[in-house]
Amino acid sequence: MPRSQLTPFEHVLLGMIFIQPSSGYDLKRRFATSPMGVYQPSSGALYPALDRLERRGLLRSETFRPAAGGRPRRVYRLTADGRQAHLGWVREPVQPETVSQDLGMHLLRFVMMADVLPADEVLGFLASLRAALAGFVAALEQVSAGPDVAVNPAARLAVEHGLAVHRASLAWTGQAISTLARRTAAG
Amino acid sequence: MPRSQLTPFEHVLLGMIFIQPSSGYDLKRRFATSPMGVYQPSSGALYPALDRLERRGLLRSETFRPAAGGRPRRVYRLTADGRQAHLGWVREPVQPETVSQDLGMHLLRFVMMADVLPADEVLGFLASLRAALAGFVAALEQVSAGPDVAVNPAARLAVEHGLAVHRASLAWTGQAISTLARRTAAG
DNA sequence: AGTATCATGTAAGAGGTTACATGATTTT
DNA sequence: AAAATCATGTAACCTCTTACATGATACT
Repeated sequence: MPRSQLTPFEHVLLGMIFIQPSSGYDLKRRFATSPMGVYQPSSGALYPALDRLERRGLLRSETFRPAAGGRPRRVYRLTADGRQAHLGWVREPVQPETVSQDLGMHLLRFVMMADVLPADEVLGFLASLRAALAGFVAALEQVSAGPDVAVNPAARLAVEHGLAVHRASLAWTGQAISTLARRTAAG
Repeated sequence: MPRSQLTPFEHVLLGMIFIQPSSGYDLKRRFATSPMGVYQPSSGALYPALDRLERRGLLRSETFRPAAGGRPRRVYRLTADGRQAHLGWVREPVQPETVSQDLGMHLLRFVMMADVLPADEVLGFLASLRAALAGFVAALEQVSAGPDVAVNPAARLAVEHGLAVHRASLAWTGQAISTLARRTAAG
């Protein structure tokens, strides 16, 4: 019996294949050429993950034999259950307690969301992300004003780094919301 | 034969024990109470890691039996090799190609550096971090101006998020440098 | 002739998580 | 009397990385 939750990596694969049916090699190339390729999955991570998703019934694969020799390509696409799982994932609410840790994943979800959800749901997501980030910044300000950090100047500076980057994220949510709202009103 | 490199987690443990000799439980508590406890190592990660570091000869442990019952505590401290390994770690140069991925680890190194390196080395580290971040921001600006991102508005916004947070990090390095330089001149 | 690219996959080993085991002391 | 805290550790399971295997075609 497989574990009940998908790993973040599996969710990302599902999202990429949702947007466009792909072979393992296609996915590798798309990871490699994505802006500032942050994560380069190895074959030993990628192919077994696709296997697990197929055994779970979220993906279905079809093998294409090339006309002139070479290895056949196995192209994956989502099943109905797979589409449901992906929709459930992009719709997961932002947990305020873990915004900071999950921020990268939230950004990925945001990028994929645009292809599968209506604009008002995307705006709702951004609003909840903004609220969670505002809470996190407020909590960090408490830490920064508290006594724990007063002694060690390097620790104080590190907390200020956290404040600076999360304030930037928070400001970005505001910009993103008005950009999308304008675009929605216009389109 | 153990692998040649320590894991980031092992380096962090080494640094924490360098600053203060500790038992596994002490370390757990310090992770738990650190500002906005980001990472909570499990027993199954912590105790085997301490074991590995001891077998490698970087830590030495001593067992203290409490006066009134209870389980004995095993307190670790660094060996001479351990101190050397820790110094080597905090002195590792910033790789410009991976600044973005390693940023969290660089911040941790910065916090621990203050206890073991003279101020001018810490300032040198911050200067190289600043240079690497400036390069990363410039590269992201290229991506942002390029054609890849023009089509998908969500992808464009995600790139702008990356720009915003890395510009904040970059600005922080400047502040940190002047704060520490002033403190050094004064003290 | 040799190397790079296309394309999928497996084997070994490492390290992490969850859950459990143990047992005394302190708190409720 | 029950539960939480102190304190260390192990077992099962999972996923990842590294490295290798395979074999055809295209390039230099």
